[in-house]
Amino acid sequence: MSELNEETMLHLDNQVCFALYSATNAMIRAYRPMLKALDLTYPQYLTMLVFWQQDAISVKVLGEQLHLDSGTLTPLLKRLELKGLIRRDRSKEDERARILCLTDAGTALKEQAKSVPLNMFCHAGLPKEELLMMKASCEALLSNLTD
Amino acid sequence: MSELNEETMLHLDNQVCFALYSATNAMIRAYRPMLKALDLTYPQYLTMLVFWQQDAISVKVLGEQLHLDSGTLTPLLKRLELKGLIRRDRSKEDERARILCLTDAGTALKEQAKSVPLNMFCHAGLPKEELLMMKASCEALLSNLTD
DNA sequence: GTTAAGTATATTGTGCGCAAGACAATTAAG
DNA sequence: CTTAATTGTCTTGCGCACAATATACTTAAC
Repeated sequence: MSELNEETMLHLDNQVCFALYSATNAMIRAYRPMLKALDLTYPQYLTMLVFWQQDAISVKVLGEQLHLDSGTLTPLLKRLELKGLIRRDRSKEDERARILCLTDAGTALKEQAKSVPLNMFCHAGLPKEELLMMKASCEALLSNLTD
Repeated sequence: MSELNEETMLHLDNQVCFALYSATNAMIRAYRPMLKALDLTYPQYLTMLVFWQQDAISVKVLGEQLHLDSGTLTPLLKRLELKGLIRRDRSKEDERARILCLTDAGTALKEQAKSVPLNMFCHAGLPKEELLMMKASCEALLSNLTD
């Protein structure tokens, strides 16, 4: 990439995006066995993280936090409901809006999830400073791509 | 993350993995309109990058390059075949193996694809040095997670 | 009150991403 | 040659991710 040659840039090994894509796939693969103990997929785990942080929110607010739309979230939320982790009530003020909130089982699951982040940090095997830089770059990229 | 507190680490805003995941989703979203002109999805585009680089390979070799398995690749390759971009022949030496190779249309598509990487680089809006560091970190992470 | 515009959620259809398992071809062992 | 183990591909089933569309509700304008 030191030269912006079109031929060279088409090479897989020179593509940042491919590295990002492959690392993300590998990361989700690495979470799988850990989250299997909680009977959660990675997007379901992210959703639970939001609820543990702020309960009783709408699909819209949840989607803003996760950068996902309702087409993705609605079936995911139905599965979480089926597992007995959340309820999907209707808002009294606005009958269109769902109010998503944790059940006791959903709240209780947080205890079991507490060990996951540190466990993942160990698997990653990168120095904390490098991870923090990576996080900052990803957030900058996300911001640039979404405006 | 300066403290390895379990409560703090469960917070979405402190998770490198979520940043990685969101950035990758946004990146694939950003490719979509660009690749629509080529009638390719992002994983299909990656597959074509491999073929433009080394033609006449098996599903196994392709999977090693892309870090994807045959359950993902077989239907994707059928769609590329249906579009007339590749052929899926059988090997003479080993009847189990497919030999995937570009058609003339597949080869020709490379010209149209040449502008994509630079276009994406502009959208990303990050300095080259930062992207190179990000790429290196992603590759290190992938390597650590796959051994 | 009717109409029009905007908003929140749900539905449908396509294409990954992967686990699990099936199957046929190849190779190794006896 | 026969059996057993391995290998390469395919199939099935599930769960995202998202575009496009539908539906129902709310608000504002008249």
